[in-house]
Amino acid sequence: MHVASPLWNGLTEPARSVALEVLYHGPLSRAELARRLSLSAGSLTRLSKPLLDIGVLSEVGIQPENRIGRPAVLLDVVPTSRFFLGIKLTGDEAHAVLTTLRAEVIASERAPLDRREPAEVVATMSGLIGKLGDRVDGISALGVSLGGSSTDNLTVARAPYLDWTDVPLATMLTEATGLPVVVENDVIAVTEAEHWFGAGRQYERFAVITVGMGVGYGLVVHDKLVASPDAGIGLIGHFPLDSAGPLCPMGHHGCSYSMLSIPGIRSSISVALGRDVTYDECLDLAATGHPAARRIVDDGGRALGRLIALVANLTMPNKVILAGDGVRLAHVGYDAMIERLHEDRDPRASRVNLDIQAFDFFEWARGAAVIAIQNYVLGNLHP
Amino acid sequence: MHVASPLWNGLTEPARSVALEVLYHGPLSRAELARRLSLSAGSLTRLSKPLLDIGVLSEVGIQPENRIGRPAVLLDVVPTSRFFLGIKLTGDEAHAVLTTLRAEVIASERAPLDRREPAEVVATMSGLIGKLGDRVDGISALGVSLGGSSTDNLTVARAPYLDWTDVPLATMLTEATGLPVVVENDVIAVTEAEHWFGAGRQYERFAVITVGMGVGYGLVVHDKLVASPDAGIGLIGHFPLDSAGPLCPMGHHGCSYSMLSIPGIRSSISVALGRDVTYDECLDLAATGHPAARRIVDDGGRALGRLIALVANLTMPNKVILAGDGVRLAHVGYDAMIERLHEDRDPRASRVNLDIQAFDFFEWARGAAVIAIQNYVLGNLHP
DNA sequence: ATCTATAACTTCTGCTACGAAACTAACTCC
DNA sequence: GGAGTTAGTTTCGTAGCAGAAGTTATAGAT
Repeated sequence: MHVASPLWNGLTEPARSVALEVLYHGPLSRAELARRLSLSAGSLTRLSKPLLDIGVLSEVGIQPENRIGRPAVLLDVVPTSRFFLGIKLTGDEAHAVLTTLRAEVIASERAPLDRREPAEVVATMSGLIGKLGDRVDGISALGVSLGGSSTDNLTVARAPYLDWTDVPLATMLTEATGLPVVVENDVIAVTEAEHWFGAGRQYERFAVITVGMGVGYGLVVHDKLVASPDAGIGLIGHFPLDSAGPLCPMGHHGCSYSMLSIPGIRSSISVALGRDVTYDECLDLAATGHPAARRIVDDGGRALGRLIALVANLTMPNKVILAGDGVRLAHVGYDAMIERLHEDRDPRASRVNLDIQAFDFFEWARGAAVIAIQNYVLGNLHP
Repeated sequence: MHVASPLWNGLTEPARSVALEVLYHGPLSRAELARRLSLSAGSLTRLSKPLLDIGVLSEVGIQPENRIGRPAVLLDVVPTSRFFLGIKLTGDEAHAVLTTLRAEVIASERAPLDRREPAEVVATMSGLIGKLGDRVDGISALGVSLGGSSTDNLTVARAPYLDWTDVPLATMLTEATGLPVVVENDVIAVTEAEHWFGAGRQYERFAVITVGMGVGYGLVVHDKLVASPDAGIGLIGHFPLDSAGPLCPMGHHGCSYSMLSIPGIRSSISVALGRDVTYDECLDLAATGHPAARRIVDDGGRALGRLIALVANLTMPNKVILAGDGVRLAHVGYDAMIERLHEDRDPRASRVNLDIQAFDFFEWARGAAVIAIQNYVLGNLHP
């Protein structure tokens, strides 16, 4: 495993802010950067020069909308100047991606976790890291995400799916691979991916609701993630949404877990049908009009609509992003979801700008890579 | 009416940030300020000198916790160096306060609004402004708050209680009095008062729920108010809280208005008793054990508990502040409120830090004064 | 009492990074 | 081809910063 030499490390604060603005908001001309950062044109010449010299930025052509005057030369980060790895751990698999500085996925791999002992998981991850890392010249950082929480981005405080408590995962992985490593909650990682490189890019306030094995929630306000000790524990995992809904394993009636999660939907429909069905079967049945499945998926859609309305009413987001491997519920139960969303929303309030993401399982891993990218470019890594 | 000459206007950005930090966080020594603002000790000597000279700051004594070394001299703003007025308009009254730069109330007045025509209301307000303004040397700015919304802090876009649409209130008042005027939604004003000078001072994230003629909601995240076009229209005014609750005038069952507001509680109890009762009577009856009143107030308490839990779950605040002239509901219905709050909250989540404010009606007006103070010290006023 | 350690605060100096202004460059429109 | 317009460069003066050295004021040890 080749560890890349740092490139963004010697940057002064203003130089870093120029590089970040470009990373963040795509190709920009010097003149535009000067306006955005409230700097003079002269300062921008000065600041961009060394960034071009060391290869962080490059000139990528001319502004297409050719108005009058000298054409603007666009600057962009060189996405392939740095490479990052992201790994998402579930209870039984590790999903890994190799990405550029812009979080574009170059390659992906997955491996089963036969045993959950930290040392064994680290060994499996090292294998993935080796395989993906050998494809490029050097890796700048590794991000790991999982269902659970980490207070310092190094230690896994709690990971229920792996039965881990206080595992120094980052240290173990750094020892095994030599890479700088950051650990983060998976929903936060997906939220940051949307924030920096996804549907949340142009919004200074948005919410992410993930539907999958559980229900997760991430919030960005004033262009910054709302970080709270409670953020990692899934505060809305058992949110009351329908007092007539089915019982969840923790004893709530109609909570978000029982109404929306993959296990919740599967268990409701399996009970109704008297046999075990997969999640996709559930939604296929509902889509083709099977009465019980239709009813359960519509109830789920309504519960999701209410959840979205609650989030929209209380956090006033510019956008609400639905993501996660169970997001198909929002498609099949769309009409019911939208109906309830409108019912629970003040008619004078602005329309909820809803974005249902097509979700590939490696998106979770890409989120982990984004955490690595963020820590790298913000200068938080000191390997 | 004497208009005070500007004092904070010629300040450079770093000097302003020093003055703001002191206004914000009470008396501070130069050394402490240097640490907080990431400046050198030398810079702080330089920056504080002119602020002391022009009378914005003054030395107010020695740090009480005397450790070893030279004692620190505390700097504080001179609260009486500037005076501000705040006026809250309801549908039938104007409440006005005179405050210092620290938003301490010096005097208050109120006047009935016999007619709602903007010109007449402005005349009534001018009378209050004259009475209060003559008590001190000069007024720096006037803030006006009301139930309704203003997009530019000058024009009242909509004020249902006054039947106003697009009234250029600030301009009219400036013409009448010569003062710089800012207009703001009343709940936002109260939230900013808590943010700068109240229970929210030390928290970078908190929520305010006001209970009164309606139910209002303000949110501060990352030490900044969450401002949205939707913020002024009372998004949670008709929030679904209890599907078995009474009907509100807009046709919702058990929404926050019907369950929590003063008119909602009064109407429920009046119907149950077959006679018209005041709000205080309602709560007295409940407190002394009248069965119907007790039941209705407990239902209100439970609805409030659910609302607090929803806010806490979705915005993860460090503190939730209850305020407003109907806040007594939280006292009389306290047990029911807390019970439901815990039910709707994940057991692993941190305890909700709840603050029930003693609410005097002039608090609404003080909020308006705080909006004036903010605009003044942030340099947004150019009279 | 006197000395030492510590910390707040002041004064001075040199440097950095900024904006302003004058300039060059590249293009459009007439 | 000139006028107008905008992008980007170069140069220069300077505001405001940190850092160092010095001063002041205290507690605690000797």
